[in-house]
Amino acid sequence: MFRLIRPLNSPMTTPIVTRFAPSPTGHLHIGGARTALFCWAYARRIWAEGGEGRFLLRIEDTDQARSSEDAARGILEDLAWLGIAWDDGPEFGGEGVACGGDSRGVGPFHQSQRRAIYDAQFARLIEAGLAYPAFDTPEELATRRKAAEKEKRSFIYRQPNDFDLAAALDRAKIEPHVLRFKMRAEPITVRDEVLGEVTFPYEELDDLVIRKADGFPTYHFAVVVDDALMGVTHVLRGQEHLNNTPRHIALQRALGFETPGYAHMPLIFNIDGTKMSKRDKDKAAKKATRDAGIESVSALVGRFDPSRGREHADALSALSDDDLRTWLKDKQRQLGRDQVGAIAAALDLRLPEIDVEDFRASGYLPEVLNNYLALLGWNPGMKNEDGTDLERFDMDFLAGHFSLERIGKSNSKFDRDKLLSFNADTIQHGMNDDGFAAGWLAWAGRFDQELAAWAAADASRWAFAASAAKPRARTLADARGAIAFALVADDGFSYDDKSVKKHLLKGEPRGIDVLPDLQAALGLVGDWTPGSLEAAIADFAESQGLGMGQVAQPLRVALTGAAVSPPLGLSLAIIGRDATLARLDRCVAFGHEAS
RNA sequence: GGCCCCAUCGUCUAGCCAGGUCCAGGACACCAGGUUUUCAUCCUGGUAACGCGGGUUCGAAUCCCGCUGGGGUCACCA
Repeated sequence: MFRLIRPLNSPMTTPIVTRFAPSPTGHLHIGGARTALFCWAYARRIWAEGGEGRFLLRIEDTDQARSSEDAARGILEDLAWLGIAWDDGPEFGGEGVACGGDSRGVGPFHQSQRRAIYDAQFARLIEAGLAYPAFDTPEELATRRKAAEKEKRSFIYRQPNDFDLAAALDRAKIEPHVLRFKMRAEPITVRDEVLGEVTFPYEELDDLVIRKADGFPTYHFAVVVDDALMGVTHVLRGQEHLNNTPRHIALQRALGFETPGYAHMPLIFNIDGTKMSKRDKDKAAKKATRDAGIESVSALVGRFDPSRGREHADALSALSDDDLRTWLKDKQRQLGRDQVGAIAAALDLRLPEIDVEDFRASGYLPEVLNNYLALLGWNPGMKNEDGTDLERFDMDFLAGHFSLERIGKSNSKFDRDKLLSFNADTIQHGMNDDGFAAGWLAWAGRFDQELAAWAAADASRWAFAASAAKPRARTLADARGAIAFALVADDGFSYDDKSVKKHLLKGEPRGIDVLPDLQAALGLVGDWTPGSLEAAIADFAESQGLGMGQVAQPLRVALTGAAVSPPLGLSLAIIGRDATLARLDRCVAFGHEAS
């Protein structure tokens, strides 16, 4: 246990520090979010035990070609939105939180700003004879790798026997080169909190590159130096890093650093077993476009509702028909994020969510995402009072109960159905109407401008819309569906055939014949609120000697075009008095034509 | 292919470390009923798993070995 290494109850001990270290090459991947969540939870858990735990965020931007400041900012936002706040790291304010800072003086937290630190460590290694320049070209190395593959063995780079360090150092002054670490001839055992002890033979550990030709450290070097200098005591990361760990340990030993505790977590895959990749979205869009038989940009643009989709059309404007055809043919080729989004909108396609931002746009709640993510690879192992397993919990619970020993060893598949079920349950049963109304509105402001505009046009109806949508919404995005009837013009919807036949033209009396009197009754309602309206409709049914169904269903058809809507009082309140009466007029006229 | 990791219902998992109370429990999904003016909820019930083969033991989902299967990794990416 870690506690043996660093007693928590001893005063003035250095804190337990976990870190999340994304490379800013895109949005925060859902798998990365889980890693961050576990790191956060572990640090928080330390407090519950009376120690000091800190969660540190570091930006690994040593890949000059692929890193961007925008991406870094986006990742910070995603983490903040999830409520995964970091103690040490880039300062950030937004999403209702403020986090980051450098109270321990271990920054900066962008690796690109730590060149001098790495250089000093490189010098130590060279001086100790543990690092040496290498001049092999990428082509040479590729050739040797291929040869190794042919002989069915691992390719291992070793310093040549006749290597002359002094000469190489001289040559390095004028020739491009990389710096390699001289691996000691011994096996290395990783003590992992999840997997136990894993030993790697020396024969599998080669002299890895620690400084690239551009002078930047490689990931392996930077991570070891930064973790040590930032006081990181526990490294929680994905299992894909297990094979890197012995190299990191070798580096730590050479540099005289302590080896932190390690916990390698199982990986997350799609339900079909494939990797959850950003490419999934592109793939889905490509397949849908092909299936729809679309071969031109104009065919796509033509599918947008003219009143909406302006932004999407703009996103596609940069795309030529040739581009589109090339993309369709070439499996490897990918379109931009906005373009893929536009195509999905045109084809009414739901793209698979991969990044945290995707889930946010789809209307998932951050606390639900955290809850579901925590269950992927970890389990509290506790029961509810009714004997069912405890699996619904919040961040406070995680902060109080998370433990490394309950992290599973096997990979898991991301089950969107279960996440959706959790999300729906939280919206429908875990939020009050006001909270939902506010959250939904904030979401719409960012992801559904049209809905936000509708809300702003008459603020008084938003509360009704929210209380109608909440019990029917599985996500904030599909909440719109429950009140979509109110978003269209009074003459902007058509009547569903089946509903018309069943509820307007059949029965005794026929629905269509009930509506005029009902309209008159509604016209007399002074207080246009759900309660009064509901009562007025019930009174009307009773006075006419009709069952509720004989009144309610024709009315629904008249107001929405079909027989499905939220409770009538709410529906009418959302639609409004004028529109309600107008829609009844239109329906009666339509009904007479149809009969 | 080399090296490394893993293996309970379709999926996430509890149970495994301290073998019997497990002909394996929960959740999601699915199926069948029921409540409800529609929809959505909600309630009840059901189908469904210890990968295979050897050991150890009175007894194995639980311990050991092999096989099979899945995954990771083999970059001047992180």
